[in-house]
Amino acid sequence: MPEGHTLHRLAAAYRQVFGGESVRVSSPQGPFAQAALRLDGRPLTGTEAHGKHLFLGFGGTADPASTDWVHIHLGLYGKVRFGEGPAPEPVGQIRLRISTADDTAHADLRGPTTCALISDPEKQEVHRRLGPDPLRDDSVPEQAWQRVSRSGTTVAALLMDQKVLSGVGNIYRAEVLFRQGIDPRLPGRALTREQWDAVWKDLTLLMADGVRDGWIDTVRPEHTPQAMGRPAREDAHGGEVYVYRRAGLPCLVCATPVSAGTHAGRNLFWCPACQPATPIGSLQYRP
DNA sequence: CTAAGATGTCGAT
DNA sequence: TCGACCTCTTAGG
Repeated sequence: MPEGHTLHRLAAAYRQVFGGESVRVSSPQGPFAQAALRLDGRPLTGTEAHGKHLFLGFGGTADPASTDWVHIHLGLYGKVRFGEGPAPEPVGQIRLRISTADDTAHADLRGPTTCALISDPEKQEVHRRLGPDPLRDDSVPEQAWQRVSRSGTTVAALLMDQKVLSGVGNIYRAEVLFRQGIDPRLPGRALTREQWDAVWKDLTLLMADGVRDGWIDTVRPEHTPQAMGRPAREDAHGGEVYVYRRAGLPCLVCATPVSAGTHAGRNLFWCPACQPATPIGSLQYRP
């Protein structure tokens, strides 16, 4: 489930399990073997997430100012699995395996889009091209607003553009636009400042919940299965959602069938009744 | 059992 | 706009 909350959760997990310790690093069958050799035996001194990017920092070199970073992006399929005790014989492809020196814990990374050894300046470059992340304390949401408010691109596409803001994926996009009653096909410049501020604030809350819980849950208390007396969702995502992958099913709020379509190559879901197009402002009105 | 599709991104066209 | 990437889950036979 790699939207931003997953990576922040992983950063915390790597820190908790391996932080500060000298660790064993290997790449059992992958193209990362050479890099793993360079990191093996060194301490994991920092872990960090920005959007959907994860950084694992390794110190312990002669020059304390130079940290080597492993830059990880899970893409659509990537997974990290933590386990207790010694790591088992690899089954299938494992790109990166980290174990404690005493074999009490291990973590296996599989199927990432990116797993690369980078320098600190290279890491800074990655940060530079990512927009503010609702889960990071150092984010400046104004930077996202500057782009959104000047753009003719749909708000649906803008929310997924990691240069505009980072960490939002297809589920959070669909859900936050539903919760704020915004038609996903509106251009960014049609949003009011108040709408954007509400979207940003809602993302910070929803994504923080995602980090805490490990799944995406976006329905308000009054719309939970218990509150509505409806069956709980039965799929692997775990959480309850309003519109994501609910095409044709009745909206939980107004019972209108949820709309679905493909937008810029990704599935898009929305309620046509709860997310009406914003009334056209006087400046844009053409009689 | 097999097939299709998915939470993402890049590069070719 | 489309295929590639390459893992896992789910739907279907």
